[in-house]
Amino acid sequence: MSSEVRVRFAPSPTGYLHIGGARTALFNWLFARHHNGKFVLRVEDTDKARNTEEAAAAIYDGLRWLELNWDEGPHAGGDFGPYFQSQRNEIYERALKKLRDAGHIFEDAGALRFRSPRERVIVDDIVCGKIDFDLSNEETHPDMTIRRPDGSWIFHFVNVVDDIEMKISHVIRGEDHLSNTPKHIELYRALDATPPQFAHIPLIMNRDGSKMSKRDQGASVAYYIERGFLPQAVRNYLCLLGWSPKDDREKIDIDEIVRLFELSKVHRNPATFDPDKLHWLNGEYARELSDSEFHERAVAALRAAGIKIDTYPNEYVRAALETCKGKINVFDELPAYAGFYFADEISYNPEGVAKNFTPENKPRLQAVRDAFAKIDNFTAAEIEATMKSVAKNLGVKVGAIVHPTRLAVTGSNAGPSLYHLLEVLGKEKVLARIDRAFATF
RNA sequence: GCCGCGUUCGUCUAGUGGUUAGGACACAGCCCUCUCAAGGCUGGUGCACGGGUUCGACUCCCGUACGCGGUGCCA
Repeated sequence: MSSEVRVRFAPSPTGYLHIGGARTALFNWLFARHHNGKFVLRVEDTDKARNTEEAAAAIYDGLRWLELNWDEGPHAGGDFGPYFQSQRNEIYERALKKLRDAGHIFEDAGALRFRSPRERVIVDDIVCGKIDFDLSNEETHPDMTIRRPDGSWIFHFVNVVDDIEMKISHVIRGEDHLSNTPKHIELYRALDATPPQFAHIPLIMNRDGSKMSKRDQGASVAYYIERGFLPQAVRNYLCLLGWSPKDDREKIDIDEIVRLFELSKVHRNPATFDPDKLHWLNGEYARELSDSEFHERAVAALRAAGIKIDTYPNEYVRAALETCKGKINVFDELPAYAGFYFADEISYNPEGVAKNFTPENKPRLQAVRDAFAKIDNFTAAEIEATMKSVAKNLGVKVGAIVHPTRLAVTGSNAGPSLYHLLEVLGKEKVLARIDRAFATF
């Protein structure tokens, strides 16, 4: 039946996938999945046919990372290809001929223009509602160019032709296209085609209210991949920008979102991207990772940071990383958090030094060291019992010896559970590090 | 300039005529605790403004302001 839902994401291959584009793709994908329709990827490379594959790679990578798999398009095939505009010239020529034969085209300075019928056009948008555009004034709505003198095509034209040819039922795109839509509708009509349903989704803004642009940190999906965000978290967060499950849930399974998603519930107003909330949500997902999933990502993050974990025994690495699970939100925090496990030389946090490497603490740390030296079975349980008894003998709270010990061994004020971290490090290293710390105060 | 869209805590949002305007992130404090997280509790901040309509407006209508977008061969 012709009522099949077919949507498309039609990026320009610029060498990176914008986070707003990713969300547009996501909403298209959600809509397609919700309606058991098809999600098409089409590369709009009218201008730069040369390095298309290379420049499109970032788009593929981003979409795949977010698990927004396309049913038709590059590498997926389909009955409506080719899916690169640079390879669809004949189709555009045919459409142009049709317009020309019907008298819609005129030449101007070598370029071809489409003569507007000069009418009122009502855009019935699923998100924005019915909008009345008056295109009757040529001054304010000039006839659009569809082909440059050099023969290259203008976006508005090829975009419409492709959507017709590919039988796109719903055009879901950024709100920046809303004002262009009536012109597109004129083209559909001139081409004897029924316009698709339109849904213009709000743009994503920066904190300062400006449109997120290429230069802004975090504007590219690659940024999240590189920093070790979890795709399911980024995807979940993106869903929450302009759409809501309408209950108090923030963390929602993608299958549940597919089930609930409706375009008519998408907001009309732009949303500000909030890195803090994404950071939190990523932590929510990170905390529920299985041990092996956590381990895998942690290893990748440490390697990416140049930490030589491969020189350490597997069991050591595994035990070390287990003490970090649940403690970090994003994996790029891990090198700083767990680096002390994999370094011979550690540097001490200056604030911590001022606070903990005090004359008063020196004999306390010495007491800890002496007690540790006597432990045969250097396990977290033994270590904890030992530290508690040392504290008791010293007449101080256990915290008073915990802090200097942590600093001496890890260089930091914060980190994994001290008792467990000491066990992982092992008695030898622990004693050596404490001894070395004495040299600094 | 013209056209279009938008406006609930700092941010994301719930809310469609009568609510103590709810939740989340962030922030502050407290509890828990070997630190940090996590978790629990508490707190502050919000319906852009002005007119209507109505017994009654965050909610409907009209203006204003502000923001964003489009527009003359970028996608």
